[in-house]
Amino acid sequence: MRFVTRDTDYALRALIYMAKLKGRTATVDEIASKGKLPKVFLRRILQKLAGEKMLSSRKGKTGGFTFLLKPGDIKVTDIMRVFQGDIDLTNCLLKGKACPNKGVCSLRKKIKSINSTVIKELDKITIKSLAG
Amino acid sequence: MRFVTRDTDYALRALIYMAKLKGRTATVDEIASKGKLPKVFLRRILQKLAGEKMLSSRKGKTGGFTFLLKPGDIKVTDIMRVFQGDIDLTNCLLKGKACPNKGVCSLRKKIKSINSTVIKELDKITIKSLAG
DNA sequence: CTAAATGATATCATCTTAGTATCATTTAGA
DNA sequence: TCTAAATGATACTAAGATGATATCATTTAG
Repeated sequence: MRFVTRDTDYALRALIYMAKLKGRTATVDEIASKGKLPKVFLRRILQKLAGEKMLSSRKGKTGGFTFLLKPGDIKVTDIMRVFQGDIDLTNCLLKGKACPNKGVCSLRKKIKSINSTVIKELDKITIKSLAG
Repeated sequence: MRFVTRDTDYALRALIYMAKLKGRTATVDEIASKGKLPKVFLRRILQKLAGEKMLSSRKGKTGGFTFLLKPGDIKVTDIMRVFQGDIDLTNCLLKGKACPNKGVCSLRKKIKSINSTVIKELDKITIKSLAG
């Protein structure tokens, strides 16, 4: 069970590192070597976050990445959604079709409520709180 | 995110069906056709459950599967563990090694507590309760 | 003896994941 | 103006997980 994928994990590590720089721009190279993350992979991750308007990026010499949103405004769930899609523990196999099995459906309802709880808890956690 | 895999899902559907038979033995063929589950696949699943001593199996004519444990004693988490292993939302990438990132570790702690909650909730659900 | 059932595997196709490689573009500064 | 250093954008690969099928062996009732 992969609740947090590698992308998300790397992204969080990178963002936590960056949050400690107080606005200073950092290059992929710096973040990768300091955080012991695979460079090329990390690069794609940061590019993605830039595309999502969470980070701003700058090309060329003196380029790099920095926050566009405030670390306190970026939730763990935001990052998970970027790299893993919606957080949904209830992946019913019969999407759309009527379920022939009320038992399974009642289980699904239960898991749905568990899912809400999980999201509510994760929503409380921001990059800032993890970096602090 | 696959919280419940197909094996688990099929197993639950099959067990729910069987729980309604009040002790009667059922063949793979019957369960598969009534539950609209892929036959050969389902067979392996039931064999697994027999290996886990949840079901008893009988070969030959008049053979089939029936419960060894009571449906009320089989929890959803038991089935998940058989097919998916331990329920663990916290899959830290640095198992064993010391984590260089206190932030991520604190997140991990949080997820660990969420995990306990999830398990506690799922532990309340048995095959019997789903079949009822 | 035989048909019907499970036991045990081997195999396969597809998808996801993790990661690499490469070329294009931008930028600062010598 | 040229170049090194940085991101942008993709294409690609390898490995593993997942979902499913196929096959042969064994058991059992009649």
